[in-house]
Amino acid sequence: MPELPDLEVFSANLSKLFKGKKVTSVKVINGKNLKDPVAKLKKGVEGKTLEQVYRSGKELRFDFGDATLGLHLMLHGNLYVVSKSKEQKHTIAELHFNNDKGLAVTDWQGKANIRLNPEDKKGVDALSKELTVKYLAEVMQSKAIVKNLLMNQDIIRGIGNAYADEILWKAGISPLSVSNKIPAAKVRNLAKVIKQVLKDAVKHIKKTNPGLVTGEVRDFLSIHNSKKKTSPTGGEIKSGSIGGRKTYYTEEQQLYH
DNA sequence: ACGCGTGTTACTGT
DNA sequence: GACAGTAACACGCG
Repeated sequence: MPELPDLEVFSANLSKLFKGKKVTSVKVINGKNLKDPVAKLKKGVEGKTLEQVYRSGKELRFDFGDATLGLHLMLHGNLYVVSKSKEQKHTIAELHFNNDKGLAVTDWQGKANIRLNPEDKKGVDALSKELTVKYLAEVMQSKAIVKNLLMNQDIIRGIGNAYADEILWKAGISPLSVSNKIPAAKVRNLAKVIKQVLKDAVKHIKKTNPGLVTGEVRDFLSIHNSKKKTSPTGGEIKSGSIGGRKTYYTEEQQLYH
């Protein structure tokens, strides 16, 4: 549900809430999609002190020094800070800390997942230094529809459906463009726009929703927004479907094919 | 009331 | 076999 900018804000806020706190217990309610056995998760983090929370791609990482817990919320995962044991609906698991607070992960679809010591996939994080113009130019030597390419986590980690639309509009590239037909200058600019759009979104969400640890903030999006009829520069917003996902765009964006 | 929305995986097609 | 595209997962919200 949340995208990269939301997750970035969650991680900062979760750090504030739980940093330096010790895990008293891990409680798994629905373990069918866990990537590791419950016993392994418990052994990995119970009794350990949380050093920090950060984001990698669309995952949240809970760093316990000698062990790291990776949490992926998938489409519908939610986080709740809970006190005591009033269980949320569709709870996957709860982490209880020694400050009488807990963190509950819920997902009605049961898809949110937790794993111990996750490995980064081969894609580079969208906000990392590794996402350079050179890297982008290389991976764009592909016949893939550019929007699909941006959302491919094996190439760039962290861009989801909504922000792909925002980024492509700002870059002036039609989402239906074929990646390897986009001119070098546009690719160079796209690299810059990816970071700019995501960072601006983080800034905005921090400002409007300072303590956010769950849900998503999307009402400020310029293009991927069902309430908007026109772009900031006056282009009529149209919608279609790419890769089975709703895509918003305007004629201001150049189609390369 | 009912259609829409979000990411990944496993599958199909080229 | 490599690379691209797509249905399904199943419920809450407006």
